[in-house]
Amino acid sequence: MRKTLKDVAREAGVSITVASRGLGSYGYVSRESREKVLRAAKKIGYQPDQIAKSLKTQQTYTIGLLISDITNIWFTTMVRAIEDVAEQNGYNLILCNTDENQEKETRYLKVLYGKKIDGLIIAATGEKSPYLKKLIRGGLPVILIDRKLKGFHTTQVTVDNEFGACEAVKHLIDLGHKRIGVINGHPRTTPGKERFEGYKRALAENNISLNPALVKYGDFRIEKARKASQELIKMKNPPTAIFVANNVMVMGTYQVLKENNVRIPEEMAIVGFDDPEWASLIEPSLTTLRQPSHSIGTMACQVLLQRIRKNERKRLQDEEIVLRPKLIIRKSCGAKIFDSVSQKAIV
Amino acid sequence: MRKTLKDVAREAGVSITVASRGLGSYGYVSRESREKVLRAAKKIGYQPDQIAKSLKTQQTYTIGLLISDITNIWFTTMVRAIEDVAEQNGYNLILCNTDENQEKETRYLKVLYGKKIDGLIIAATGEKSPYLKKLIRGGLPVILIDRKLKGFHTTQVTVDNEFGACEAVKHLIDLGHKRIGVINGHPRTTPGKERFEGYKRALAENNISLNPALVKYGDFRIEKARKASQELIKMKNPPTAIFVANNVMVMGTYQVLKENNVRIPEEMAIVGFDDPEWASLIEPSLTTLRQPSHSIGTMACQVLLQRIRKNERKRLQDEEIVLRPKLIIRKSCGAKIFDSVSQKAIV
DNA sequence: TTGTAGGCGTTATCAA
DNA sequence: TTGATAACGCCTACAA
Repeated sequence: MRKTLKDVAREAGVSITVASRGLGSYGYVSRESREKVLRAAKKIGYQPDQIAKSLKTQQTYTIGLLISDITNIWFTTMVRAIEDVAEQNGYNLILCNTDENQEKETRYLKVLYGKKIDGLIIAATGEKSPYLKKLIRGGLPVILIDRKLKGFHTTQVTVDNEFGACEAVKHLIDLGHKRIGVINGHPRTTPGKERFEGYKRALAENNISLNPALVKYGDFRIEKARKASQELIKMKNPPTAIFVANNVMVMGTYQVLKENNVRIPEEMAIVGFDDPEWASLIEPSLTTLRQPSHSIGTMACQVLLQRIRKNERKRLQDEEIVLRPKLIIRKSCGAKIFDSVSQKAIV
Repeated sequence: MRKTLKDVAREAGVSITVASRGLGSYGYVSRESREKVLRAAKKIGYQPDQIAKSLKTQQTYTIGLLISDITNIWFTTMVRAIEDVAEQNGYNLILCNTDENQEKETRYLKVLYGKKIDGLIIAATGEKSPYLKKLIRGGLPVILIDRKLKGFHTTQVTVDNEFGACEAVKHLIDLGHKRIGVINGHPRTTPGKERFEGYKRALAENNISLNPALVKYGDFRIEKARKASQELIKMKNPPTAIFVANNVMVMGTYQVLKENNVRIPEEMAIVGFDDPEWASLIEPSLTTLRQPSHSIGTMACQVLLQRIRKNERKRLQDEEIVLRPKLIIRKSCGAKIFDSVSQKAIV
């Protein structure tokens, strides 16, 4: 049977009030009473009922976490960082996969509202999320990660996607490529949109005109990326290089190219996005943009906790934290790699 | 301001009781009242307070999920499956990383008990977990995944690790290897223990004596695996093959071998455990044991929900669901791979 | 069919 | 310094 405060009080021979005070940190209790209470609580193995506590205090010490796919190492690394910060501060995480599905997202938001989460970290699926907006307006501390949202007055922790994509494509152009394809994520999301902008900008700055036939959408998932890759290599005049906009799609593209005996980078150069541990292990090793996923998670959670704590209902201005991804040059683009000491080309 | 039942009742012009009944499924309400209530609720945007509801009903529709590392694709795939089943049934997941740390595990268990989770799915860190035992005795539905626990009378969904490890090592022996190293996980966990048993059995059945110098522990993490790999290749008489007991450690081993220009499989054959998407993309592609991680997650959650629902306090007998991993032969062991049609060796 | 009222386990006010 | 007692928002037995 579950022990309650009443049991502790009886065991300690004091009133419920004193028992509550003895265990908590508020109000007056004599040292003597406190010790009695503590001893009694330990003796009977009392664990406070947080549900009851939450009903009274309106705090749950729970943070909602909405991401699109827990199977993607990019999200996973952030989740890990978030969890670490949350745990250190006595908060727990309710994890939800939105699957890039807006309805699912809304359904989850309602559930989380019902569960009275203290704060929310979300990689939002789209721009229109009236319910999310309502939550923010209602005063729920919300941090947007990975995806930006226009007109939502809250903190956003993201990566400079346009910069990253532009770096990626410029790298290809520097290596002599002119027909450059792109397998992008969902265009509804800002990473999708911004990475496409970066791609366009790199082309424009180098006077290469945009060829719509070379632009594919992969939804950030493997199946669509496979399909897109197949389409690209089957073109009568295929690209000589592809910018693939996240780690999951890189796997799909590599699979398809290998299955079709298209040599990387000789016949097709590849730049990716994200830098998981296996990126240097695949053949050829992947040239890619490394995103500071761990930092994003850490910062997002820290800012969230800060906001939960001060809980000033002051109207928040937009606050944007934007981190830069970094180009990691390996072999999938055929760039010469120089030994840092001898300056001789290793590859 | 948050709306309550009282607001709905006022809006609909009925009592709180009727409002509650109209929204829920209990008791009598006239069709007319129900409609009024429903309309009123929608109009004012009422979302029930699950905390209050939980206090009364003692149900939270929340499942605790304890795993050691959310960054490991093996766990992640299970989590994904669990989340899918949970979501379909109206349950949410509280995610906790134990980091293979028993104290952290116990701390989390206490928190989850306080939060009154309806059930728990856990990849336990060790054999002794008095608190977990207490929870099970107290009637909390618990499913053990990945790791078995002796003397805990509940359902366990695991993989036949000994079988898998034995398959892996036998494959190496079949290819002529005699000095076979192993980089194992934490020996406190059953996967660690059982995979080692499988390793030993394969050697024994082939009259190869166990050489303790070839047995390393990598804790299922990358750093320790790197260290173990370094030690193995630096031996005066190094092994010709290594069985690496999970996907994360495979990455560490590959890194070290590549850094030291040890050719796989010519100078060192590798068999792994787990079959992530990148396993076929790394160079050389990985021969490994594929575990049905998605099925484990699905089954674990289904069984848990079933148990939550019937909630018979009947003493549970141990129930073990054991799935078999499957050897996927690729190139990291140097096995000849035959074309399924021509029967000619491809490699 | 509807409404009143008590209680779930806490916290916190206020009087003793 | 302590202890009744009234919330928190919901469910539900019981009376009307």
